Amino acid sequence: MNVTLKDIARKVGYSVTTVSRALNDYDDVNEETKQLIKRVAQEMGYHPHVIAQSLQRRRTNTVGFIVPATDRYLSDPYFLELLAGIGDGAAGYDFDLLVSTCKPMDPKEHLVYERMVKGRRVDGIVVARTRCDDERIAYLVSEGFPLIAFGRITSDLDFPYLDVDGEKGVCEAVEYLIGLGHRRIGFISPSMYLMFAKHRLDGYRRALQDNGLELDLALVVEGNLTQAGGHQRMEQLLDLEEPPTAVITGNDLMAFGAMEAAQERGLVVGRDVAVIGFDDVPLAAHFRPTLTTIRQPIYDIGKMLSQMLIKIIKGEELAERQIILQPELVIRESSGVG
Amino acid sequence: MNVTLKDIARKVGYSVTTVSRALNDYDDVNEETKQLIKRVAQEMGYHPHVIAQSLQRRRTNTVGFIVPATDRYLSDPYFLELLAGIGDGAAGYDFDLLVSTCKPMDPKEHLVYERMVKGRRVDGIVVARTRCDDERIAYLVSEGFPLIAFGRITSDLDFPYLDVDGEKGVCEAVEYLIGLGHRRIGFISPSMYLMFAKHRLDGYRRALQDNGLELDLALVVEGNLTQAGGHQRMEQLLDLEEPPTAVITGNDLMAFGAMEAAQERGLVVGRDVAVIGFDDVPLAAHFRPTLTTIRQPIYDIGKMLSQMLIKIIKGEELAERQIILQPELVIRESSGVG
DNA sequence: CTCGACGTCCGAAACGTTTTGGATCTTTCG
DNA sequence: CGAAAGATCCAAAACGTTTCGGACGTCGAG
Repeated sequence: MNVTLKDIARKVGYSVTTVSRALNDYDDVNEETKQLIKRVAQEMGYHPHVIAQSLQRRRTNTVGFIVPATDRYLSDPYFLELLAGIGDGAAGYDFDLLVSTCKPMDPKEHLVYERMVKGRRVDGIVVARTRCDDERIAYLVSEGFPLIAFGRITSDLDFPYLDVDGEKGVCEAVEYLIGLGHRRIGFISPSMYLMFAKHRLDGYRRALQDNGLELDLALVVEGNLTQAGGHQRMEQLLDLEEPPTAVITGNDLMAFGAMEAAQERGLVVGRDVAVIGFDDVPLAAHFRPTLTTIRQPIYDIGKMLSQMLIKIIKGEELAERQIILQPELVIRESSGVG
Repeated sequence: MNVTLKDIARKVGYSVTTVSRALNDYDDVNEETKQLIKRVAQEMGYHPHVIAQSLQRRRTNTVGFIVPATDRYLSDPYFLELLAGIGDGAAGYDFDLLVSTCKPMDPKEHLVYERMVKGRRVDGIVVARTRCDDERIAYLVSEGFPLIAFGRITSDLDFPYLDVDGEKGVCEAVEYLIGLGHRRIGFISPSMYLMFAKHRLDGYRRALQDNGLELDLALVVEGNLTQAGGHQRMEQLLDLEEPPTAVITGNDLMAFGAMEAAQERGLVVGRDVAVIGFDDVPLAAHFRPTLTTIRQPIYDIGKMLSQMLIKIIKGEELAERQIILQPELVIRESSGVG
């Protein structure tokens, strides 16, 4: 049904070997026969059987990405952009992208990774949203399997990663708020098992300390990265004896929820209370009020991730095995006027 | 380096055949040997080489999905949800998901499909966002390749699909607006080469006709499905001699843009002008004002799509080869109070 | 006792490629 | 003229699995 090398060989009267080598442009086949074979292959509608090639070459030309879907919804627009970046970056090298979804910390998460690795379904894996103590990375490193991580981890395992300097980003945001006169600044953190939560909290701490403000632990709460989580935690902060006049959240989605919670209490965001998010998802610029946020170029990060990974797969040396990008504070309405 | 059947065979002293059959639970192998082989396989950390299996079984257990990424951004949250649905639906059958991105109507789009089909990378393909005259579907049908489409097409080609009754949805929305007293209702349509644009426009037309309103072509404009497109087209509508008092858009993203455009002119959406979207993406409920929209359950649709596709791949009969789901009008603030 | 059935196992071929290690023939050059 | 060098080709093995067809021994029925 499908044209194979054997079919072409029979047709042109050469061996399978020669046909294969002709199509792969080896130079130990006569130029004329090469042209002939290529023409016939074209005419017969030949396309290489990618699976057979993979088996023989021990290379699938595919990278894997397991989306940590939190539940029914991949609520975070973040991941689609990351995915698009990874996919496009891979496509630039003629690599495909194999996607699975799995709830983070699900006991069968390990099986999903194992299937990709041991089944040799992919040549390398992109690990996103690193955890402080990340068994996924530990596993891949111990298997000697090519990986690239988006995010660091606490242990000093050596592996290639790309990360955004969340500490610096939050630090700048806090200092910006302090500059606006805020003294009680809340922080809605992502779950602390996530590495980037730690970095961002560090930035929060450092900024307070550098500016002689005391850390009030009541102002630091832990949300779940969803809009609903932001909403809930914001209410908790507003219920305090001395509520904060400004709040920084672990991602934009929680910022959206926090702004809603404030608005429901009749507060005007940007005047009565300032809110700053993290990510700069496309909607941040369009929410009412528009969201001041710490921008990280997610699509580009995705693209860089797959490019780095493919270099590793191909055995090329990486110019930089560990990259830290600087985020950028994007000032809009939700933080009030400067 | 990786454990193969041969390694196990050598270890237990049986043939590769027997090991294979034991692990696949054939009943022509002694129960005790079967247990022994399974245990040893487990101990040695055996995992089947998926690629080799695919080659032999002529089955990849993988479905393909090509995201029609419009440009740098997969701006539409829609696709991530669809993707998650497809991925989870497939995972339920132990199928993987291979994702590519390609700009719609890009000349090399065909190559992307061809690569998946002819390279036998996948067992079936999900085609989303059908076009009136869809060469992708024509191609897959002509190749006899398993496919499932999200959306119909104009020709009467027979292929399995799932679609949402956009005509009915828009029709109901228009009638709802008419019930609120609106007489000049604008329609920001997606590009007309998209099949769902046609259906939705049909619904718009039918509702007007059924209610004795005349169709004013100046009120129908064509946007590009992005926020910016909605913004631009809304301005165009508001610039008319007799601007509309209500506008329906082809998707939520355009509705967001349209609302912005109205707000920038000092109009209060929901009072001065009504806006209704289509999709009900997660953010529709959180935008200011919250968006009245025609809801289609995207995640569930994705899940159904891959489930139907996998049934087709397995050669099972589909209870229904063509399914039309009914959308639901979700009334929120942007359409004004009833 | 013989025959067929059954239970258990295995060799070899196959899936569609790529690669290794020559084979064969022609050309070139001392 | 002989040998080395070069050009062009190919058979066979390999990648890791599944499956086809049969082999071999044992056991129960006739």
